[in-house]
Amino acid sequence: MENQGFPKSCRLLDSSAYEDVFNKPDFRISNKYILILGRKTPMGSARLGVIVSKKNVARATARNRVKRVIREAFRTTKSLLPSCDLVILSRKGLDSLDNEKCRACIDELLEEIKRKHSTE
RNA sequence: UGAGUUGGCCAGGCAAUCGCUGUUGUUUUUAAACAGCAGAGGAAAGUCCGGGCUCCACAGAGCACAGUGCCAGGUAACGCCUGGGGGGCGCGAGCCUACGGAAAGUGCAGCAGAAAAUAUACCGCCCUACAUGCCUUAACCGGCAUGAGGGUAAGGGUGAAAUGGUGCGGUAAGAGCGCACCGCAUGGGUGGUAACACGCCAUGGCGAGGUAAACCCCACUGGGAGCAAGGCCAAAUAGGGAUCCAAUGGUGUGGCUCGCACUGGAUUCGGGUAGGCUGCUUGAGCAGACUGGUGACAGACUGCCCAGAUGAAUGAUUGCCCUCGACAGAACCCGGCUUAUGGCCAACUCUUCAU
RNA sequence: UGGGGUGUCGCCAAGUGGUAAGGCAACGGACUCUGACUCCGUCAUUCGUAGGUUCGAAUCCUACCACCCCAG
Repeated sequence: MENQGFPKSCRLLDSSAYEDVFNKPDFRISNKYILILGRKTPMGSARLGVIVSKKNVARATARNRVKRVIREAFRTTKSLLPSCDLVILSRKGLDSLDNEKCRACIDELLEEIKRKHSTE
């Protein structure tokens, strides 16, 4: 169980990294509550950026909770993912789910990424 | 038992595994690894007040503007807190209270009502050796009605509000016109630091209505902007062309004037741009017991260091226990206020029943 | 995080202490064979919420709620 860490090298650190993903996404996957943009990178492990807007999740405690759940889901499945930059955006109503459902919701999408990658 | 008032306390705990941030130590490839320690709140919230800090002048003067407004104290300061006074609410414990000035001036009061701030008089009441008519009488006298002139403010009705209240005397009818009691005002006395209080004394028949969260007057307070402040480093604002205006001018973040500091300014052509570090946590700090004070609080002593992120850190899973865990997440920092919210404890009040 | 602003009928709105204008929409009626146009009428238990000041508050004061804008 190495590779379960979540150091800074596995995060998107400045706005230019986010810009790249937004401008030229190689794939996008979504369901009712979450949208994932992804861009393939040549080397290293996957990197994550999270955007949870005040408009979609109004209260600060709920925003923090959602972000933690997303990071946790990414951290535990990171080693199985291809090397790419991901930006996970929340949609309206995400805060109405409890932690378990929210986790399931994200895992579903990450599974899809894994499947797509393995078929290529 | 039920209902309520006030004050205080806590904010699930423990263990294991995997992760995040800071810091200390060790190792080395100077960026990581390992180990230890620390890691959101009572409201972190709303941004409603007050400060610290930073720049503008070292924050100055006058006007304007804004705020505060019973008294005394506390505090760095406050619109906060404590104690007290007046008024109001509640059976009570208690709670609420923008609570200075209306004889400095200006304004406002719809509808209703006679009249809305000037004192007057609609329905009334009363008087007249005034006029007319009628009744009565032999006639005068007398009575009634209407009008005229006058005296009244008792009663009626309107309104949120109508020029002290009740009683007795008095009168043509009435009226603080007089008296008693109550209320009010002024001056004094006593108590209290004071606000104010008084079953104290004297004087005044009572003249001055309401509204200042209307303008205003009085007293006190306030310069402006805000960490996206500001500072440092690298780079850059360079240099140049054209036009216009002007040295009692222009700029300096606030409304005006002064003062102070700096200094030509505006438009346009073309050219260039990149961020990082710091501020950033030791402070009106926290804990303990002591002293002074009714209390807010203050003083001295001992001990402690207790988040500092910056695409933004506290989570996930499992086990055990209990009452099965509400509101909610720091972004420069403090003191308050307000709002959201789960539970526990203590004191007190009312009520039901029992003794 | 800081600074500023706005809430009045379904929509746009006037009102700055004394019965809350107006337009669009909606509804009912008239005109028409039927529609459109036009004409007439109806529509605010209360001005975002809760307290207070006042005889009286959309308006003045205080607290809160919601929404919008600006600053990298």
